[in-house]
Amino acid sequence: MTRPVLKTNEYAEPRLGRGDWIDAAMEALISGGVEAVRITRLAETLSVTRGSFYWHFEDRDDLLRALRQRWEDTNTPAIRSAVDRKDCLDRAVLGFFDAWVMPNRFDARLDHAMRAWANLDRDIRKAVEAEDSERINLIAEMFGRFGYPQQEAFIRARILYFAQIGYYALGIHEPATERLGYLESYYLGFTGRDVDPEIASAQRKIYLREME
Amino acid sequence: MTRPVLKTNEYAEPRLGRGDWIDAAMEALISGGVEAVRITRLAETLSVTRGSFYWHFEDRDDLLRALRQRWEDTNTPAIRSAVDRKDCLDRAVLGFFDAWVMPNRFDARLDHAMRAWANLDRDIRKAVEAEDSERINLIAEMFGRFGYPQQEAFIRARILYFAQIGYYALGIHEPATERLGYLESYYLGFTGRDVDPEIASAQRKIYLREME
DNA sequence: CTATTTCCATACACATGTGTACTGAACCAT
DNA sequence: ATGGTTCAGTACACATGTGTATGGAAATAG
Repeated sequence: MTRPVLKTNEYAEPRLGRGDWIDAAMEALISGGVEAVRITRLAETLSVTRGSFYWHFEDRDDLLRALRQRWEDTNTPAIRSAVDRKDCLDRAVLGFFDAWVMPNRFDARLDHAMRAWANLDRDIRKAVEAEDSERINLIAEMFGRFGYPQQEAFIRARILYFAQIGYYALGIHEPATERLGYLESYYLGFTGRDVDPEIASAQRKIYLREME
Repeated sequence: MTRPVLKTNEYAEPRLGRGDWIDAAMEALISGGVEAVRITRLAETLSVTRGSFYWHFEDRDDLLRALRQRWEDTNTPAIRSAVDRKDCLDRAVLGFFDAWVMPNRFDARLDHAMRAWANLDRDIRKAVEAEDSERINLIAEMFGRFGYPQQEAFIRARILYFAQIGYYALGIHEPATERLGYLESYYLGFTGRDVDPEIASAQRKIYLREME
């Protein structure tokens, strides 16, 4: 007689793994900051006791290291691929905007949470500064590719990146149609050039399709 | 025989007032976030027991309200006066930069701390959003005064303000001479115009004089 | 079917933090 | 000087959080 495919009772709650704790901690980090990722509370939301946690993790620090790791493996690579387009500046810049608003690989909420964490922890601060510096260089390369002198490319990269961080930090909430209405002005402000009308309208279509 | 002018022993430590606790809490808020303003720790740094605190304050929330109040009374008014110059755009924009780097009335570290706090508290978030919106309108009025069309003025105001917030949020640290070297590029990036060379060099002198 | 590994519960020790009640000392005005 | 006001110390109850030791149940392997 062959054994059933499912090796465990499919109705019973599966037991927890390391990843489940990290997922829950991620949610806590994003919505309440590092100070909110407390073993006791995670155990409550996961409906187990802390005994489980100390089987999967050395201590709280072990969990926090895992959070940092996941962030590093996800966010900066997403920026890189958005920005290194070779065809035209318009699409590269618009792709950069996308990273923050589209549910892509890049997790803007996590990025924001890491920045808040950086204010409280030297090691995290160093890590965030390193990622920021790398991202700005990627953006500066982008401007350089499309004809901007070196210093102007660097400063425009900073302005673009700072403004994006600031925009999210301020938690601006406006309807999608309104934000899209500003597209040309933003592009002009950041690049000093006018956006290609066809690319802009294509971008609008893509965005509105994804958002429903 | 006349009594001495000092009514209390001039060598003894003076007793504490409400303001002393608020000062200490301010320092804790700025350097460690709200979660770091703990009555127990403040008492330690002030070298008294918590008995003192509960004479000056109702409870911890009473202290936190005082912190918020001090912020509201200080920072946005400083922005307003920096930005509402009527003579030329150059000086208005440069004055805006100054607020963050000069030890003026505006306290950039406090502003940053309030924004971090806003992530953890609904009421603070609402307050910060209100201040941000007001400041952006002030900057948009500035651009409007100097000939920018309405929407462009609004978006340039946002970019300028967002970038300033982002710059500080990222904790960029570069020597003063390097930052001053970027002055013209920043001005061009934010306004789309070239800065008046005389005003720029005057600004450099003022800045280098203040900084030594 | 048994044994081992994997996961979770329980109980304990300890630390840090809040808030209250009560006491005591220092200062001030009369 | 003395009595009220202002400030600070002490002691207690309670809450939340970490980490360890140990035992037990459930899943898996042999």
